Order: sequence, then C-alpha cells, then structure tokens
Amino acid sequence: MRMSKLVGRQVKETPKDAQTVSHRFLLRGGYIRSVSAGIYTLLPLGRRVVSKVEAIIREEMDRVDGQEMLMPVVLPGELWEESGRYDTVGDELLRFQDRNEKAMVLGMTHEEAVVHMARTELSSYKQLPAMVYQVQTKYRDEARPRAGLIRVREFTMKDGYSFHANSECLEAYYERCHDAYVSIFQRIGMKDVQVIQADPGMMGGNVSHEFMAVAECGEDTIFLSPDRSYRSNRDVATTGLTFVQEGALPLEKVHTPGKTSIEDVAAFLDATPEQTGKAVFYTTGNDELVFVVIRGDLEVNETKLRNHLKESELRLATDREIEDIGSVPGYASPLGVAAEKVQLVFDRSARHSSNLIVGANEVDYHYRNFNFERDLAELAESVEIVDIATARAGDPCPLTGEPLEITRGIEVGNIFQLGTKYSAAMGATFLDPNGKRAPLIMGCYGIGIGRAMAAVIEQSHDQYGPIWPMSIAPYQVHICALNYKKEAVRTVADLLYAELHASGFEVLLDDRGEKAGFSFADADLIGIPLRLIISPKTIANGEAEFKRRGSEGKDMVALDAVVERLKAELARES
RNA sequence: CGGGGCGUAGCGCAGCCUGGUAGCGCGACUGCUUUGGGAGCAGUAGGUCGGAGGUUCGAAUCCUCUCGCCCCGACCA
Repeated sequence: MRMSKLVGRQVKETPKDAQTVSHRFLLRGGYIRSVSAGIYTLLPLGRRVVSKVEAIIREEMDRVDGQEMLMPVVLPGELWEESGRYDTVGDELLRFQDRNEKAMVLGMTHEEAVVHMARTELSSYKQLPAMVYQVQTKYRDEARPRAGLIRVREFTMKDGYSFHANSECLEAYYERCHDAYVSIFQRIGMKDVQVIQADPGMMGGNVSHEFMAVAECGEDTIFLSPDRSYRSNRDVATTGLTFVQEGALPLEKVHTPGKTSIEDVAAFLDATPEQTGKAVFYTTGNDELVFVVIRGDLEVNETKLRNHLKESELRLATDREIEDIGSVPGYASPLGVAAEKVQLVFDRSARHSSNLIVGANEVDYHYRNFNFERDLAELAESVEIVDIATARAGDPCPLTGEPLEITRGIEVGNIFQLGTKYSAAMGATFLDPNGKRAPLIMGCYGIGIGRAMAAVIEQSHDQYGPIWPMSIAPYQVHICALNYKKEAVRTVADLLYAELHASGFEVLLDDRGEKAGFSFADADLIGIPLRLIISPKTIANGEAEFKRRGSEGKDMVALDAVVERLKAELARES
C-alpha cells in the first residue's frame, strides 16, 4: 500500500476524548474513528489488524472441529421470550419493533439463535458433539461506553457454541476449547493473559472462565496468588481466612448509646472490627427479606449472595422494611430474630468466630460474646452458612495461604459450560442411543475481537505508538522513502516495494515525500514491526537502513540483501 | 441511572466573567524554497459558535429548556 493513497490519516495532536493508551493510539494511528458513543468505524489499517486476529481465531476454532456459520444480527423478540431472557436481561438488550409492530431485538449474544438452529439440525446423538461458531456483530446498549474499543456498544465477537450428548463430553471439549483460547491469545501476541474463575452471570450454567489481559486500564479486578496457581474474578474470589476460635464467654448485654456503625461500636467497646458481627439486610425481587450476618471487618459480596440465593434482583433493605420484621436498624441481631419472616444467611466468618459483639435488637444496646453454636443452636438446622465475603488484597489465598494480589484486567474472552439452560427452555432435544429424548448439553465460547486488538496495544506500546506483534500487524514492512520526489530515491523505493511484494511481504510504502521526522513519527504511530529507510544517503552506498519498531538498534543492509534479511527477521518471529 | 466536565473551522484551543457581530496553532489547497526525528515564505478555502426558545437596539457571551460527547461511580455474557 502506498501511504499517499491510504485512507485514514495519522494525527499529531491527541484527541481530547481519548484517555486510555489504546484509544489514543488507535485514533491517532488512523486505525479507528468514532461515530457515536461506543460505536466506531474501522479504517483500512484497523480492518487489516482485525482481519488477522480473525484469521488466527478461525484457524484455532477449526482445529477444535469448529464449523463457521453466520447468524442474523436482528432477531425476533419471541426467540428471546422462549429462553426467558427477553424479560430478564436489562436495557443492554436493544428492543424495537418492525413495521408490523413485531418485537425485534439486536443480538447481544446468540444462544437463542443457535438453539433455534440446533433444534432442527441436531436431532441424533450420532451428530454429537458439534461445535459451530461465527464472527459476528453484536450490539449491547451499554449505559456507559468507555475507553475506545475496550467497552463499546457495537462490536465484533467470535462466538462459538458446542452441543453434547452428555456432560463428560462437554467437560472434555471445554478443556480443548480452553487450550485453543490460550493458543489464540499467545498467537495474537498478548503478553499477559490470566485465565480466571468467573461468575456465569446472566449466561447461566455452572462453570465459566474468563481470559483476562492484564492491563492498568482494565475494568475487572482479578485476584491472584503470588505463584498464580489461584486466579479469580472479584465476583467469585474466595479466601483462606481463618477465624478466631476460643472458649465461649458468657453472653453479656452492654449499653452502647448511639453506636450504630461497626467502627463506633468497636471503638466504644475497645475492640476491633474483627471482633464484631455485622448485620446486613437485603430485599429480593419478591420483596422477601434476607438477613446476612458477617464478621464486622468484611464486606458482603453481592454477586456471591445473589448466586447463593439464586436471586437476580437484590437491593439493600430500607429501615422501614427492617422494622417491619421486628428488627432494629443499627442494632439488629441474629439473636431473637424473627426467623419465620426472614431468610437468615451466615457468612462462614460469623459462624466460625467466637465471642463476637452483635446487636441486641434494642436501641443503644449490643451483646458481647455471641457464639453461633451456643446461641443459635435451635436455628442451626435452618441457617445457611456460606462464603459471601468480598475478598481483599492481602487476604490469604485459599490454595496457598500466601497473600492474594490484586490486578486489573481486560476481559478478552470467556467460556461457559451452559448445560441445558437454553436447550431445555427452547426445546432443543436429541435422541440418545436408547431412543430417549434429552435436551442438548451446551457450552459457549466468546472472544471480543476489537477489544483484543486494543488489549494488545495496552500491553505493547511505547510513548510514540503501538508496537504490533508481527502476527497481527497491519503490514509487516514499512518503507520510509525520504526525498521520494527525487528520482533516484523513487526508483529504488518503488523497485524495493515491488520486490518485497513479489516475495510475499505485506508492505506499506511512505511515498509522500514528507520530511524525515514527519515520516518517522507516522511510522512509529502506525507501529509496523519492520522498517526500511531509503534516502539519497543510503542509496549512494547501495544500501537501506533497517530498524525494528520498538528497539533502538538500526543497521545498514545492502539493497540486494534486503529481501533475504527481512525473511530472516520474519522467520525469527515464528 | 447518580456525580463532574465539555460542545466555537477537519483536529487542539482562546474569546464568555464585564453583550457590540469570531480568532490562534496544527491540518487542507496553490506556488516557490527545503529534505535523517513532526521545515520556511507567500497566498487561498473553510465556522448558521451543538439545537430551540427567551432577555436586549444588539447574544458565542446573560436566562430557560434540550441534544450530544468525555470522565468517576452504579450497572455490565
């Protein structure tokens, strides 16, 4: 490609709307342009990078027996009603009506569509397992798009769906897909991708993993053990915390005037927050009250609680609601709680700690020395004890006991063992060898392609621009022809350009005749890995200067050795 | 959806407080010179000041409403 004809200019000044590194460089390098909040046009350079990412993904998906297909972006609402998600998914699902006032949606993921296909195409165990995938536009009406391609409304995703006759088959295939993902992210040049346990969320299912590109600007918080053997999303992270267990002291009611917060009570009674039990009330979507007890220094993790209760809606209860069940806000107590009016949930921290300070369910009073075993013996059967605490940096790792570290990550891929959630709801069944009908067992596998491109830049750049891995660079070689308007330079540059083309290289030729600094700065901003500089000086010696993007060194190469040299450089990459 | 910020030429901004009919840098176009880290000179084109309403003799500037964009948070396969 000749740069004089390349659509998409490089911009010197940083657009004020761009904050993150990848956003700035994608904009400035002429890779993308914003059309509306979270909606982008891919310029030719950006399209080339994305095509390469897609090609690698296709190869790896085909290698695990995936079959590429293509489903529609616009889907009938009734399909989403069948799965139940028409109502359960929030406003991210863009709903609209067609001219006949029929409810339609823009696909934000394609479980419904793929099950619609599967229930007519997959009817026998002999066809299983099967995996189909597509590279397709998704639309999610995000409340707040941000950070360029990291969080957008319209985006391209590779989504794959597997179908199995039994869960062993799903689990085995899930592993294969996991490995394919590891290899995809390696091949597109990501330097640090952590596979972590995740919360399946609205997708449903039990097992799910997220592929996180470690980056400062990431939106997700990841917990890691120092040796990386434990890796988890904040939503599911657990800890190896131990709890103080000593002999139970006598229960003692104490006057604590006006002390309603954990900090105040602890300070007033000369104790630490770890020696207290905190009462937190939630209200479910059905207006039922949940009474959570957790050690005072810990915070409730609402995602864990939501999963435990199998409630999609959960909010903090109002004082009024707390009073309605006979509890006293600020002094609520597990002791004497109206167990028939409220679901009592004990975090393991409160269950396994002894002699806690808890509310007395009476204004201005607390109890010392609450012990679950002794004081709630009669409820021991009915009270659920679970881990619903938010993990903290520095908490012991559940596997190694080492302090957990926290880092930020960009979710570039995720995989789920869906099970039969969609197939059962939508009647996608197959006949097993005994002629028995059963719902298909499913897995699904996604990669955000634009996001992956942005994540690579986050992990591979310098102050001047991206440093593309060879595997996804828009071009492999960038020729800066200085003084291109001089015939001698033009002749050599054009010849080299043609020669490299003939040898199979992807080449960008800067034939604009700009000043050296201008040309170099644009080359840095584009970030192509191999650079050749041709100028009156170099051709006088029959040479070109070779430089690798992102490294300091440069050297002179004889013009007739250039192809060979570049081939060697290319080989070094793979 | 809560909080904050910003909308003036393709991009980055000044002007607004204290109303008087729009400017700077970069970019674009033409010509000449220049050519190894974002060149110089001369010239040209380009803006209903996000939109609507109001106050005023007069509004980019003051008031009201509205739309859009960015950031933080909530939310988020």
